[in-house]
Amino acid sequence: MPQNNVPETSVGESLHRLLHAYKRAMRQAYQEVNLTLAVSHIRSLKVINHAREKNTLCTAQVIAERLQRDKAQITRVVKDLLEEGLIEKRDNPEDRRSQLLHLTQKGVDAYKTIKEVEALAGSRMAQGLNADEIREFVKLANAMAENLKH
Amino acid sequence: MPQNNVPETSVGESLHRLLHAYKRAMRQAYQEVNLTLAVSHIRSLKVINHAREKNTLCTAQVIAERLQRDKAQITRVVKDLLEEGLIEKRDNPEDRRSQLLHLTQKGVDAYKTIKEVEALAGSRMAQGLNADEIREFVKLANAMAENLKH
DNA sequence: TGGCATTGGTTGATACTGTCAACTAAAAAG
DNA sequence: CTTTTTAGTTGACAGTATCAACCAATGCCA
Repeated sequence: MPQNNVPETSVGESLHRLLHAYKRAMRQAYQEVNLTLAVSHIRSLKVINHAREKNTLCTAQVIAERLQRDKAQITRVVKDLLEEGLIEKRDNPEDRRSQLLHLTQKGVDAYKTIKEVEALAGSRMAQGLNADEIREFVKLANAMAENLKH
Repeated sequence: MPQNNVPETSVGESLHRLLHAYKRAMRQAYQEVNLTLAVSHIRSLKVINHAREKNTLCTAQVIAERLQRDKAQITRVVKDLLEEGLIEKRDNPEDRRSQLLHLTQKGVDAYKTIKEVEALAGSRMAQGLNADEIREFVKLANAMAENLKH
């Protein structure tokens, strides 16, 4: 089934370079609009917003799971976002160990800015690629990530 | 598991998750064969070996360029590799500011191990994907990285 | 030829990222 | 009730990335 008569060495290489370029492009794009948040903070903000739009509850746990990150890391990110006034914690009526995370108005505004910046960077990254190719890429990337989760 | 029929996993999202999974898988794979080098050290070693095979010269500059990393970072990686006895510096007859980097025998051996581990991890990552898909993925990843290089 | 900008590389500072282990408190299981 | 899980926090530490200052060799060119 897994046929690896493939010169796969380049998969890792390409991957590394792409993500590095992507991170840097993003960081720069954020800087251009004076958005000083680190990448992981932005990604967490996005998860919280996603929950808001889908009307689901968002805890630190949810973020950790979705981003597949250590929960210690999430704790710290959440702490920063709180201090920045971008989110707030509310008691979780269903579980007194955890708190629900909500965007503040400031957080919502920040999110809007983020989306604009991303749309820009995203379209730049996808220059010369058509929608099918993008879809294919996402599909393959997801499949590989899934394979590696073992 | 909650079927991730994610309406729109963005390219950025997939990318982040994939690279994270990849890094972790690699780190673990290296550990399994008691290869204690960090990822960037391994990648640098690969560049030096590549030069050896192509019979081209390899300086710190070359590595920095190929990996698209800050030269300060490369300096440190090279220092570590020297201390580990995996590479050696030789005077560059063409430019007395720089030195040429060569693998030692120990470095060559390490490289062989690396290749084995990568082949394993690579085939695991590519499970269920065929050669065309891999090729397509690499093509798209390279195209995107190129777009972002501005 | 002598001055000046450039380049290869080093160093220090600083921040972000990722992981692990120990721990508290609440919840769930039995 | 105990026991075991789970949510979240904290401390420690290694790895990664970036920036700025710097030195010495090089290249340019007036």
